[in-house]
Amino acid sequence: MGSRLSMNGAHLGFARNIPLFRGLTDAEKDSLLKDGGIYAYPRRNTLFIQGDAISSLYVVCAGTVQLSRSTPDGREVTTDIRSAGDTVGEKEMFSSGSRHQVSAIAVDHVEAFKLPAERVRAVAGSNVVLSRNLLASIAQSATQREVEMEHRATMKSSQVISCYLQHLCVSRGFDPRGFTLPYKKSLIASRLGMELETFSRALPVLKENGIAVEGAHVAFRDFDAVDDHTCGLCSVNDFCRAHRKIREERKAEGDEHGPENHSCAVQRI
Amino acid sequence: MGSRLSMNGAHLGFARNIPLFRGLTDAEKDSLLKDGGIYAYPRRNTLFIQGDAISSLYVVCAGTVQLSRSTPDGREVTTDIRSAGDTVGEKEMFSSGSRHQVSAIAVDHVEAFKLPAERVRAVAGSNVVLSRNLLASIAQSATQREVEMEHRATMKSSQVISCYLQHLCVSRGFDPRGFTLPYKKSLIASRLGMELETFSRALPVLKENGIAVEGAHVAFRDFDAVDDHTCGLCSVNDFCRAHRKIREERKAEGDEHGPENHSCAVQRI
DNA sequence: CGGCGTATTGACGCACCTCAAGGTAAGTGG
DNA sequence: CCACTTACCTTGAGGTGCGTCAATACGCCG
Repeated sequence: MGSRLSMNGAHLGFARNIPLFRGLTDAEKDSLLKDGGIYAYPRRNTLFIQGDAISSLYVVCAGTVQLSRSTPDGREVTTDIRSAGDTVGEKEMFSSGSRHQVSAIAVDHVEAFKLPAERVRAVAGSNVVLSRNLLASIAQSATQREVEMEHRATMKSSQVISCYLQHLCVSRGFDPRGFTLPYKKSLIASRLGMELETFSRALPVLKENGIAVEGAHVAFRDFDAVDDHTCGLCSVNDFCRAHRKIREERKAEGDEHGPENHSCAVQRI
Repeated sequence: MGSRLSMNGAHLGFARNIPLFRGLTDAEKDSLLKDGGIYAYPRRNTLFIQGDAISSLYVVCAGTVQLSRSTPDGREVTTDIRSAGDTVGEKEMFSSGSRHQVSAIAVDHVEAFKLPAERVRAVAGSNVVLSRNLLASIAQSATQREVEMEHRATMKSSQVISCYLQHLCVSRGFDPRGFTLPYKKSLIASRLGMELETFSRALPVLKENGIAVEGAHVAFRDFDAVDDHTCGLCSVNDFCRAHRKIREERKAEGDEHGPENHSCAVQRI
C-alpha cells in the first residue's frame, strides 16, 4: 500500500523535471501531479503485485524499485530496476490487459508519486507532447530490451555484466574511474538473468577487460579493452571514448592523480 | 530497395484493416496511405539494413519479413518475424536515434506499404486514436518481449518452443489440432535465440508435452499436458482451454473425425 | 558474542553450443 | 528418367558455460 505523505515543494519540484514531462508547461504538469498523491513505501513493501488491477502510474522520487515476476514454477525474475526519475507502470498502462504482470517492490525506502492511470491516459489522449514522450520512453526501453536479449543470447555472462556496468555508469552519470554499485549484487545478477554465483565468479574475469570490481566498488581501468565487449548500440562506446579523451587530456596536463580520484561525479548526460 | 508497384484496391483494402489503424476513419487512413507507396521485395532482398536512416514505416501486406541484427562478433540474431498485417519500424520510429538498429529482410516475396516516417509522426502528433494505437502496439510488444526474456532465462529450450508454437497458433489463428509451420525451422530457431540443432533435438521432446511435430506439421494432441509449460501471460491457456472445450463438445456430439480435420480456420482473437 | 543477510568459492551435472557427418527433398541439367 | 546440385534438416560426439547444492567467509547490528 504505502502511506500517504503530504506533498511538499521538493516532491513537486522533482516530479516536474522528470524526462516524461519534458516539454509540458508547468500548468500541464501540475494539473497531472495535483491529481496524484505522494506515497512512502518502506523497504520490502510493494507498490503493487502481480495480478493487481492497473490503477496508477508511479513516478519514483527517491529510492529503488524492483520489478519482478514470479514464474509458474515459483522462481523470481527481476525484469527491471527503477530509481529516482523513472516511472513505473507506464508500459502496462497501455498494454492490453488490465492487470499488472509484474510486482513492484521497494528495495529500500521509496517515495513515489502515484498518478491515476485513467487521468494519465486521458491527458495522453489530448496532449500531444505527453503522448509523444510516452511513445519515446516506451519505444526506447523496448529497443534497449531487444539489445539485452541479443546480449544474453550471444554473450557470456562476463560480457553481459561488462555491458551492464557501462550502461549503469552512463545512465546514472557515475565517474567511470570509480563508483559504487547502487544496488546489491544479488539484485543486479537477477536483473541480468543470471545466478548470484555466476555473477560473482564473472567479476574477476572482468579485470582482464579493464574493469576492476572490488566489493561494491567498480573502476574502468582500460577503456580500450572495455570497448571490445560493448555492443554498438548502447552509446556506451561514445561515452567511454569521451572519458578516455578526458583522461588523456588530463595526463597531458600532468594531472597524474586523476585516475585514482574516486569522486563520484553525478553528471547526467 | 524494392520495386514500386501500382497501388490497387486489394492493397488499400488490406492496409485499411490492420490493427494499427483501428478506430481511424477511412478518410484518415487514406490520407496516410496515399502519402505512401506499395513496394515489392523479392526473396532475400532487404527493406532496410542496420545503419540506414529511419525514413519509413512499413505495413506488410504479403509475405514474411525477418528482423535481424548482426552482432559485433559477426553473428546474426533474429529479433522478430513480421507477416501480413504487421508493421515494421514502428518502434524505431519513436526511439531516440535516427538509424535502424536492425535489418529487415524479405524471407519470401514481400509486398509492403512504405509510409513516410515524418508523416506518420506528424499524424500521430495530432491524431489521438493513431497515437493511442501506436502506444498500445509498442507497449504490448514490449511486454511480450519481457515475457520472452523470462522464458529464455528460466525455461529449457523445449518449453520455449512449446510456448512459441502455442503463441504462433493463437496469433495466426491456426487450428491447434494441426497446422503447418509458416516459416523454416532455422528461422524459428534463430527467432527463439537457439541453434537449429537445439531446436531440432527439442522437437521429439515436445511429444511428451502433447505437441506432435512431424516435418513442418504441428499438432496439439493433449491440451492438458501443454498447459503445464505455458506461462500465465500469453493468454494461450485460455485459448487452449477454449479449444479443448470445443473438442469435448464435438466429441459429445459424436463428431469423431473432428481431430483429423485440418482446416486452418483463420480466426483472429 | 551470536545471529543474520550477503557474498565468495568449490564440486558436479546438465543443457546448450560447436563441429561434423549424414540424410531428405526439391530443383537443374543432361 | 536419372545423376547432380543445393537447401534444409537431422543426428552424433565432444566441449563448456552456467545452474545447482553446499560450505565458508564477511560485514552489520542487537
